[in-house]
Amino acid sequence: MATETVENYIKALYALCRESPSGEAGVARLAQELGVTKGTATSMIKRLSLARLVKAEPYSGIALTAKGNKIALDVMRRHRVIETFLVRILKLDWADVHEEAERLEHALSPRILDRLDHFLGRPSTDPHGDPIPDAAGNVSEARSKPLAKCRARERVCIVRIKDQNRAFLKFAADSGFMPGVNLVVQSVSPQAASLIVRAARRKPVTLSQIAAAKILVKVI
Amino acid sequence: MATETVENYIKALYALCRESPSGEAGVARLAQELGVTKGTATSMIKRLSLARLVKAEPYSGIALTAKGNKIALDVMRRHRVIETFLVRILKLDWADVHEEAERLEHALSPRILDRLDHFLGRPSTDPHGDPIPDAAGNVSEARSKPLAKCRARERVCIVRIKDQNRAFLKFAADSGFMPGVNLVVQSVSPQAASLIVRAARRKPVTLSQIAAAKILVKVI
DNA sequence: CAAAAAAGTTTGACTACTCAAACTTTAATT
DNA sequence: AATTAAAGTTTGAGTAGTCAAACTTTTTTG
Ligand SMILES: [Mn+2]
Ligand SMILES: [Mn+2]
Ligand SMILES: [Mn+2]
Ligand SMILES: [Mn+2]
Repeated sequence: MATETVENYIKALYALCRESPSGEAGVARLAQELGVTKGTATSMIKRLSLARLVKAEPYSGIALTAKGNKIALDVMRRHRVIETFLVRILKLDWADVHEEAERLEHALSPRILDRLDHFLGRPSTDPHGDPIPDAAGNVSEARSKPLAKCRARERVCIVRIKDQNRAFLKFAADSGFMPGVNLVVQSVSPQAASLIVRAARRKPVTLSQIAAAKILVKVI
Repeated sequence: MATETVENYIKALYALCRESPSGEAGVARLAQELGVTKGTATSMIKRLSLARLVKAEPYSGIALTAKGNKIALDVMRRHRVIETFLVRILKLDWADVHEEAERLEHALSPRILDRLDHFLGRPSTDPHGDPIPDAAGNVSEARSKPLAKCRARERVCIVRIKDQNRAFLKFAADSGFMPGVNLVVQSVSPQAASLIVRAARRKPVTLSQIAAAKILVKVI
């Protein structure tokens, strides 16, 4: 079994590889993500490489192996099932569950994970709309586009919030932006790099393109 | 926050102090309980002593300080609330939950613990009848006596099984011995150091005094 | 392209935890 | 009381994870 630290590194690497166009992660960002020094991250990469969880050459990019990928998906599955449980059953705040799940994800046995997943009715997404990989590691991401790419007068439905930051999630919830909520794009201002959207029975909200890029929607 | 290892040592020390007539624990038993060598246990005791969690003189007994006691009760609370959740909600096997809780108990934040406890209706005992300390650390142990001390023809109710061992719990459950179950002591044989008891709608079972000592009952 | 900045690596040191094996002290037996 | 067994301690070594700081390589930019 991978240690808690290793699981955190692997999960961070997975996310970094996803969001990088080259599909490879770098030591600096990895270290930043995990709150450690670059030297620490380098030595961990060396160990992960030795354990065949990542492929990495000195001074070049880092990529997960199939083995590493499997671990990443498994940790993400645990993380998201826990978040779902915390919100749906224990009624914890939507904005807080990420940090709580960050610790719990390492303590869940396969048996408990499956029971929990079954108890929740095999959910396909977590409370933020993030897809939950199934037990075999298959992820089915719903088709969607960033709210930032929408045109004026478009009517859309929020499917996912791509930011785990508590402050942003708090803001999103306060503004009524949660998965399943319908929005109307009132206007788009390319010059100001912002757009105005409105949820049902809500005041219009102005969002920067940066914020709007974190909100994934589907057209309705 | 105390580390996972420290929490396990403290919890083991609590149990050992309880069951020792002197109220003090020894290094040899502690090491055995945790599956480490005596040397490892000795060095940990030195560290716990430095952190004021135990009081210990070289070559003499070990006792928890008030601070150590508080940690022990807190870990036990987490452990038992989790066990209750696993049995009542996730329907895990009564005999398996102890080992599962052993890992989870270290990953539960105060917030989640309280939510879980609330969700379960503030249970006062876990599935094995072990009392659950409240948030302030108060434990209310129900009056009881070991089944081994019962006389022939006594009618009693099981309140607690004092053994976490999976094989024993499996045997107990198979024989119908669980908290809340009523028993009739059919006969007692001091020579054979055994007794025969019967639960409702069950065949009589012969128990050695050693096994019967692990089953706490109250007279009805 | 040369200088500066950023990214990545190495080294030496530290904490937490562990073991094996030698050793010392205390307790139990003969 | 002397011997032996059990309990407890010490030492030396090893793994996992971390930092600070010096260093090297790559990338960016004037
Ligand atoms: Mn984590
Ligand atoms: Mn999430
Ligand atoms: Mn434990
Ligand atoms: Mn229990």
